[in-house]
Amino acid sequence: MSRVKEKDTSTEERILEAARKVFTQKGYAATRTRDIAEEAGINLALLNYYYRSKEKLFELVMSEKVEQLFGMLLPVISDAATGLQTKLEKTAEVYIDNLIKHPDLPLFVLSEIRQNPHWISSKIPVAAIFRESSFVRQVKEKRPDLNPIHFLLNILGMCVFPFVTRPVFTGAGVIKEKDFKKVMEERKKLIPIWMKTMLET
Amino acid sequence: MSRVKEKDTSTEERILEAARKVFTQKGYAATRTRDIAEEAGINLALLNYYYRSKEKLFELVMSEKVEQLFGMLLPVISDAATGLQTKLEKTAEVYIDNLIKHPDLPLFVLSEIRQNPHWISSKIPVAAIFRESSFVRQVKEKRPDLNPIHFLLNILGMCVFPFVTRPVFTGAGVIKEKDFKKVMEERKKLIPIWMKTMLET
DNA sequence: GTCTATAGTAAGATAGAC
DNA sequence: GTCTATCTTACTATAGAC
Repeated sequence: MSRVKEKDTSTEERILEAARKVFTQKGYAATRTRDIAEEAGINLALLNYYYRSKEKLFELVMSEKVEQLFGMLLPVISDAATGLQTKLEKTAEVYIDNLIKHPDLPLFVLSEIRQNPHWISSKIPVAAIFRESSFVRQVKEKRPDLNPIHFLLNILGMCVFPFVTRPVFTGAGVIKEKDFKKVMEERKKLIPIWMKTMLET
Repeated sequence: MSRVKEKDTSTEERILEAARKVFTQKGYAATRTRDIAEEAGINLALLNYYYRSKEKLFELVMSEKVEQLFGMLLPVISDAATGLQTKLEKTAEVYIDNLIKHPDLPLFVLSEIRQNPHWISSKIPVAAIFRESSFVRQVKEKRPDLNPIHFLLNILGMCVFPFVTRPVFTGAGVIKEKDFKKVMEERKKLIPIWMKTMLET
């Protein structure tokens, strides 16, 4: 089925793939449909032929990305079969591995949600899943004195924040682009250890 | 000098203040000069009369905000007169107090820098200041085995990340808007304690 | 300094040929 | 399905009256 030529993907898919790239890099407001068409190597009119409008195309991409970002976390913290320490290890591993491949993802999703909070409230019942997760139960057991949200903020902050600030720190020369991946690989091991000590302090 | 009327501020300043508000809320690409004019309660033409163009006005605001965000951190970590633990306490205090007042600041600056890294590279010599800071020296003393950048990422992640994700977590109902400030006040005390244990693990 | 009116342009979307 | 050409709108910026 797939030709040896360069394009074994359909035009429709090529446009969507281009949209993923341009939207996540520049955000909704700053991208022009012409950018996407060019990136996809097709004409502007085809974009509207397949996806009707810029907004409709964006909604497809945004839904995917929200799903992707929260889809990493929720199964891990909800898994009743694992202990707390395993959850912390898995969370660090999943986020760091995935964000090394998709470094623009968090800043993109966070920026767009800020301007349109409906994206989060309507999509996934994050609040309910979190509150009823075994993660919350397990944290409460260990630290009944503290709001469990602190530990969610801590692990996500330590894993995700470096990706959000990467353009800043590499741009400023605080971290070299080459070293960034190495630092994050180190963190994958360190964060669960640090989290453990925090839970005991 | 100041009239009892509502405007003891000049038109020029009112426009700038409106620009601060709109730009930081919506980002450069999504704000229209008409939004700023309306927010300032003046006519569109006056914006160009005082500030020449949208871009020039933006540059003023952006410079301020970059300065503001890094200006909180750099003096604290560079202060040769304080110990490491004091630096951690001060950092948490300064960031959390200031970001409670300006919650949009970090996401705004991070988003705009992503799309225009020149903003960071040209402004402040962050890398040099960081490398030569007494913070780095003190961390290296305690933990010669680890890259000091880890601890900068940790404290900033724990302090700043909650503000970056606030729209997500409040939008999703994970944290109630009312509780957010309380949680951050708790963190102001907890983060230095947690950081201390991390440095010893 | 401040306004109204408008010029100029850029961007999203569509018509219609092939 | 894919293209070129064009319509329409929305936005930045300016000209000119007061």
